This record gives sequence, C-alpha cells and structure tokens, in this order.
Amino acid sequence: MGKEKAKSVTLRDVAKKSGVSYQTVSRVINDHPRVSPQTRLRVINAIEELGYSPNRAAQSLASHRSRTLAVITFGIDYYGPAQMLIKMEQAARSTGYQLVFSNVDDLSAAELRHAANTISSWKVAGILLITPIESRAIDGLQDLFFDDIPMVQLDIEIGSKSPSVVIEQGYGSRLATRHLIDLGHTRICEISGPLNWFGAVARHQSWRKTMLEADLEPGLSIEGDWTAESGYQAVRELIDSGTDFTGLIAGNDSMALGAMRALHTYGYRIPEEISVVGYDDISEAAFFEPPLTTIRQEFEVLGQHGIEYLVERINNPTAPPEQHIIYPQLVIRSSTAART
Amino acid sequence: MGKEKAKSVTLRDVAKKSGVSYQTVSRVINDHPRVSPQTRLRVINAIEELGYSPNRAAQSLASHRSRTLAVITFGIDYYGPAQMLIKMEQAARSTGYQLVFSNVDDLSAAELRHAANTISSWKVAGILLITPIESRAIDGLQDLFFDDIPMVQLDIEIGSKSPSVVIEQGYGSRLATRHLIDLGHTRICEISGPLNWFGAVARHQSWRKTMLEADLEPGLSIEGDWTAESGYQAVRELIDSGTDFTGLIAGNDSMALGAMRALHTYGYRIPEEISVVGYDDISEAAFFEPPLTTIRQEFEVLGQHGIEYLVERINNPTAPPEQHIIYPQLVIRSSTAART
DNA sequence: TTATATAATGTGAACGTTCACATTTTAACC
DNA sequence: GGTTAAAATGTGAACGTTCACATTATATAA
Repeated sequence: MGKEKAKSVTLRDVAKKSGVSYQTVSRVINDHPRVSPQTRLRVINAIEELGYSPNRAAQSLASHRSRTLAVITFGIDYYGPAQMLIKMEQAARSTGYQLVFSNVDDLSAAELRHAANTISSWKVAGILLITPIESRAIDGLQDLFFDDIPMVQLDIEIGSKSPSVVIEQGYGSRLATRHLIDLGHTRICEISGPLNWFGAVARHQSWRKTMLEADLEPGLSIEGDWTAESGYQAVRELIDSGTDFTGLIAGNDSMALGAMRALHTYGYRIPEEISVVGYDDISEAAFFEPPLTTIRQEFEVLGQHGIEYLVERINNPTAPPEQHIIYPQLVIRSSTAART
Repeated sequence: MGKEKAKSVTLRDVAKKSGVSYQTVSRVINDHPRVSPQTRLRVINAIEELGYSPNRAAQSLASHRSRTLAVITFGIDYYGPAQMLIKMEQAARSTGYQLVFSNVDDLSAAELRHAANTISSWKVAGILLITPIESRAIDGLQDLFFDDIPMVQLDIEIGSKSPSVVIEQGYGSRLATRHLIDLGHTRICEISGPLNWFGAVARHQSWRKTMLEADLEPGLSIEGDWTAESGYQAVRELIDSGTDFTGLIAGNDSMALGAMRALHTYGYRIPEEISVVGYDDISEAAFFEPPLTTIRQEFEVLGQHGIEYLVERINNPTAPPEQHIIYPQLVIRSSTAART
C-alpha cells in the first residue's frame, strides 16, 4: 500500500544501505567483473529493498551514450506491417535497449534536420533506418550526421554496401511469376507498387526478367499505390486497354484484393479464367474470395534481425558491413490454377 | 561536406559564440520571456551556426523531468490499428515530446515491474496506457508507481473515473444492430471478440440490449479471437448448431471476412440470404466480397486525442479527470440488405 | 535629477551517474 | 615471511543542463 511519494533513490542511498561506496554500486549495476560475489549480493539486495532503478539521464550524461536505439521510418503510413515495430521493441528490450521512434513524412531538409536533431540530442547508441523509398536526402543525412553512430538500414536495395537487412523482393517476385508460368500461363500482367519504392522496382524487374527468361513477352504493367482501390482501378485500366491475360501479379495483397474485386465485377472467374498472385501474406489473405496465393514476407523477422544486427554493430563497430538477406516464400492457395 | 567528428556542442560554446552567459542561452532554448529580442536573435543565430542541439540527458537530469512520454500497450499484437502509434508520434512531436514504447505481453508482476522500471528510470513526463483488456494488475500498477506522473488511459471501459479517451463501442454496436433491425432482420447472431476485452464486452452487451429493446430475441453469440480464422470457425459452429439467422454481426472486420468466407462455402449468398456487419472499417473492407458494411473506428483520432489530452494534463495536473468519448459511425456497403 | 521598480543578464551549486585514477585488501609465489 | 601481482574497493572530477538566487542595465515615476 506504498502511497509514499516516489522520492528518487540514488546510487548513494544504495551505497549507504549496503555499506559500500557508490562506485561499487555502479559496478554492480553495470555488471563489472571486479566485484566480489558477497558484495554484489549485498548490493543487489539493497537495490531490491529500496526499489532503486538507475537514472537514465544521469547515466547517459556521464557515459556519453544511452541505451537507446532510434528507429526512423519514412512514410510508414503506407508501410503495412507495423507489426514489425512490436517485434523490434521486443528485440530491443531483450538486449536492454529502449526504442525511440521517429517518422519522417516528407523528405524535406527541415524534416530530416529535425530527425537528426532528435538523434543527436538523445545521444542514441544506434540508428535503424527504414528506407523503402529512394532518396538522395537520406544518403546525405547518413554521411552528415551519423558518421560515428552505428546504423543499420532496413528494406534498402539489394546490393547496397551499407549495413542492412533486406528481404529479397526479386526472389519473391520470381517465385510468383514462375508459379504462374509453371501453371501454363503465358500472358501475365502486373500491378506494381509505386516505382519509387525499392521493393516495388525489384519486384517489377524480377517479374520482367523471369518472363523474358521463359521466352515470354511480359504483359502490361500498371503502377498502383499499394491500396486496394488502386488495384481495383488498375484492373479497370487493364481491361479497358483490351489486353489479353490469364495471370495477374499484384505488388501486395491489398492491391490483389482490389484487383480480384474488379475482376469479379467484370464477370471473370478466379482462378478458372484468371489467376491472381499477391505479395505479403497479410493475415486476411487466406480468407479472401478466393483465398489468395501470395508471397509471404516475414516482416517481424525483418524487424527483429534489424535490431539484433544493429546491437551487434554497436558492440563491434569496426566489423565490415554486411547485408543480411531474408528470403520470402510462396504460399499457394486457391487464386491460382492451371491455365485451361 | 562536413565530415568532422560530431564533437558535441554545448551551451557554453553557444554562449561564447554569441557573447552571453550560458544561462541566457538556456533561457532562449526554453522560451523564457526575460530575454531581449536582439539577444535572443543573436543566440539563435549562434545555435544555428554551430548546429547545437541540447543534450536531453543533461536537461532531464537537471530539471527532473524529460520531454518524454511513455506509451505502454498490453498485447498490442492483436491490437490491429498500429496506425494509431504513428498518429501518436506525430501528435507528440508537434508538442515537443518524444515517445518511448513498451509493450507488455503478459500481465505478470515481473513484466509490469519491468515496465514500471522503464518509466521511473526515464523520468517520463506522462504515461499513456493502452489497456483494452481488464486487469487488476494494471490498476495496481497505476496506484503504486505512477502516483505523481500524469497518466491517460486509452480504450478502457466507458464510465471509468480515470482520465481517459475511449471510443463508444456500445454506440457503434447499437448502430450496427439497429441497421439490421431496420432492414427487417429479426434473427441476428453475433461473433464477439474475446470477452476479456472491454470493447468486446461493450459491443456484445449493446447488441443484446438493442435486440431486447426492439422486442427481439438475441440470437446465438460465439466468442472469437479477432482473427479471420476464428470468424470462419464461428460460422461453422453457428450452422452446425442448426440455428436460423439472417443477420450476423462480427466483432471486427477480420472475423467478418472469415465469416463471409465460411457462409459462401456453405452456399449462402450475401446479402441476399444473410446480411453481415463488421467493425473497424479496415482499409480493405470496401473490397471484400461483397464490400462490407461496418462500423468505422477512427483509431488515429483516438491516438492523437490521447496524446493531446495527456499533454494537457501534464500542463495542468490538478484539473479534474475527464473521459473523452469518440463516437464511431456506420458505413453502409453491400454486405447488408433488406430481409427478403 | 534621483529613487524605484522592472527587465535583462550572470553566478554558483546541484542533478545522479561514469570515468580515470588512487588506494587498500587478498591471494600467490619463492 | 616477505615480496609481488592481482583483485576489490574508494575518491575526485566531469558530463551539460536547470534552478535559485545575485547582480546589473533599463525604464518609470516623482
């Protein structure tokens, strides 16, 4: 029933209680080896009893670093799997870090400057940059401000030389395209994501490449904006154009949903007349009408690896940069079938 | 081209550059009135030139408070609209606060203790508690640790006396139920969310109440777990039970999706034979088969109001607690029709 | 002009840690 | 048993701010 004011307990209080110097307490907190087991125990007990928890501000002021990681996202509004954030928080927590989150909507200098300020005023230990969109500004940001802070980028382009964790979008798209080709489809159209997104470009190009490799002419490709609405409109365009196709690849599941809706409206049956493949495998996809064949991307894994790799780099900043690649997988449901 | 090491610029550097004392610089940073316009300008220029940004750690150490808000969520995995988080970040930023997240998965004492530690070691200025699930532990947490830190709860039960922002779930459910009743339906079943969620209970009870008020017998109610899969299974249960119904209310859109899929599997036509209403209005709902009539909940607004109200309470801690209520609205699409 | 209030600025201490040492205790060896 | 190394602990300063005052400059009034 302790209703007493949360008078803050300090190192010195703990020191007094356990009969050692404040420095020893500090050592216990930071897991320094040079403390005898019995002293450590005594201190831990005192900490427990007093309900002491170290003052983060003082710690980071004195040590010039904080147990804090910055996550900077660019226009996450569109960026479906915010699920990723949760996994990141978990991963960060388990390694003793806290997360500060900053979303940059527009890539203006002012916005970026603000983000940079946040980072430098927090003295964060590391930065996780989620940059699904190409931007010169981001690169500049990196060089200018974060030179000495470890950084990991998520969802950047494959082949980038900076430390990063990515999903091999091209691989996924190849899987999807091959799946349709293997089913006998030869006229395959695409609804791509916005082509300023790395992932959208990778998927788009991989679709083209896979088609050409199979000696097939890539069908029409319409650029959507990730929304179901845009998928719907894209199909209208496709049909209005009079093009002929039996396979359709969508840049994500939402657009696939919109596309299927449009196809139904026009009286096409899926998969009997047209096969549709999505991308993402959102949890609803299995219950679309018909259940959607799609490419599963494990965003949670991406987020988790991102944090883990970042912490690794913090502990070992001189290691050569790596690019960790996560491979998506094909999930076959009922929206695709052999060409009749 | 500045590749120089980010040697941290301090108050004193700025003071020297602009020829004033460090205290004056501090005043400028904190928007104190007692600074002459020309001095202020001079200082601001110096800040700009040096690229100075105040050290958060030092600030909060000296002032005993940080411009930081803690957002604690409970099992957000299930909690669809992480969209809310983005809006919260925006709102926080515009009032000069940073956000620290913590997700508590299980309501064990240990987990809660950890969250409490985080909070007290960060010396956060305010706490936003997202507590869609009933828990004695949460209440305890509140009393014990956060006595002197302003707190706002989101998505708690209607009528709670603590400062909070909620969506009137019951109202939404009433809207949905009335809509079906007005269309002539009399046998209306429900797929509820997990009944340890405040929102699920509110919706469930309001459905019952609305039915009874209209002199109708509430149909069967099956408890789902928010997933499409559970919606699917619920419909199977419903049909296996042999119960007769022409209207179905789902606790969220995902379950509605699963339910519709199951109904189709059983050969029912929607809305000709059975009308379905969802809840949430996720962005895909308009493209379900058929487009889903549902209740729109503006989670972004909830998040934003939450932060705004919290900041308000920080600035004025003695104001009597209020409960801000947000009303959802009915969005009519094609999954509902008059009973034939 | 001179006294007086008020605005503007400056000074020393404090916040709660960690760091770089200095010192003491304990163990190890010949 | 004395020397030496290593382990364990302690001390003063520093981190970059804000706070509570003290002081100085400026405006206002008599």
